[in-house]
Amino acid sequence: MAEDRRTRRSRRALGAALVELVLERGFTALTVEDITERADVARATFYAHFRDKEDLFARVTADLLAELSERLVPAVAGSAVGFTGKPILEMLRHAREDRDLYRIVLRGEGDGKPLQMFVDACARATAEEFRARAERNAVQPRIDPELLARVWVGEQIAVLRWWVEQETPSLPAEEVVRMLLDLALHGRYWASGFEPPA
Amino acid sequence: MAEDRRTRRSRRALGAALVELVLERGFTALTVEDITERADVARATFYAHFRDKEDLFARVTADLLAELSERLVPAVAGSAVGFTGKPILEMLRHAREDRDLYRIVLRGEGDGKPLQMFVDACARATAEEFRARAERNAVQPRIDPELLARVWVGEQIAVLRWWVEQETPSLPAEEVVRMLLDLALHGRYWASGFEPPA
DNA sequence: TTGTTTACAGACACTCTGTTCAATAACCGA
DNA sequence: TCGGTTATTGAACAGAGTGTCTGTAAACAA
Repeated sequence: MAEDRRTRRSRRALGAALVELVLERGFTALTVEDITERADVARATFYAHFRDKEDLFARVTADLLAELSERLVPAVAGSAVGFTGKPILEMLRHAREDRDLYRIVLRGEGDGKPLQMFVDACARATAEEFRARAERNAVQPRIDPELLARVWVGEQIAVLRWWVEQETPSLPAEEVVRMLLDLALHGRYWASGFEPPA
Repeated sequence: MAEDRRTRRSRRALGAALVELVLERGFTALTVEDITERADVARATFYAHFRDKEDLFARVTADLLAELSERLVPAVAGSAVGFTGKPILEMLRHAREDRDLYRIVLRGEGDGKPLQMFVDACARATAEEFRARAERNAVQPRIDPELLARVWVGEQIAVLRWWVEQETPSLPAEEVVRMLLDLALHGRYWASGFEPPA
């Protein structure tokens, strides 16, 4: 007996209703009753499962991030050698499957805490990786690893957000990754088609 | 007669109280009474000036962004030739003077709308600039200008956020800008101290 | 089928909201 | 300094939403 079918039904309905409504009206504008009504569930039932609407939101996003983390493990493991595009590619694919939720999270909906924490965690991990890699290979980073890490993840999050917000995705995920790799490799002047200044 | 001294006092006090309290407890947790109490102003007075707390927040941030835009004009005007670091430098300086408010905005506090809109506006303008520049000089962008624009502003916002969130700024603004310019010029492999893969 | 668990509807006190009002105080210009 | 104007104040108000707690009905697992 893993879980009562009724509780699964209720929880799923509430989660789905939340996602729908946040996209329609934004998180703060929502009422618990709005959610239960959309989910076709009694208000009392809501409180049997969640403390309040931020609790529901937190669980929904936590589930998503847990799922993402899991899918990211193999991608990150193989990228210790350099800038493969594997992690970001995996994120784009994940986002394609759960576009609505990704939109919500990346908009910073619901006070934006889950997003911020995820970004900060990524940045810290990336900075640490940069430092370790430099140490291991006895090279001197030419700019602050902390700064470089922020640039790195800031770029990816920005691209991800832009990508999921498009109604008709202008570029397939694989194409985006290719461009990002080219960009990392050749730099911004190359990408824009210009020669760097003397 | 520009403005009654009393209204100025009240408005300023309420704005300052909001900023303090958002930093302490976060926007959503705040009550109008919390704000008026901290500002030492009657609750009725609050409603004489603002529709609700999001209205107050919107005005405070709008003022900040207006101020920023004004300071950005000369910096942007001179940067039509390439990637000078002037705009981001001006933002860092501005942020240094108004660190608290910058923190709040960059955290996406208050549903994050002002930040998102600012970012989107910057991205659109940047993409347009890329396109126009390529057209003017008859060069072919090697990656989607839209994507490049997102990378560009996403990076700057991320760095800005990281910078204002530090308690003891590890790097002076001018140093940060220098690093960003180097990064744009030489690419990420150079910055991390590695040679790019064959 | 049976005992257990969940969903349900309604009621409850509570907090916060946004508005109104008359009395008081501060302001500005003359 | 004065007098008219305008803002602030505290209090009261209805209304919306919250979170909790009932007893009853329904769905569940075994």
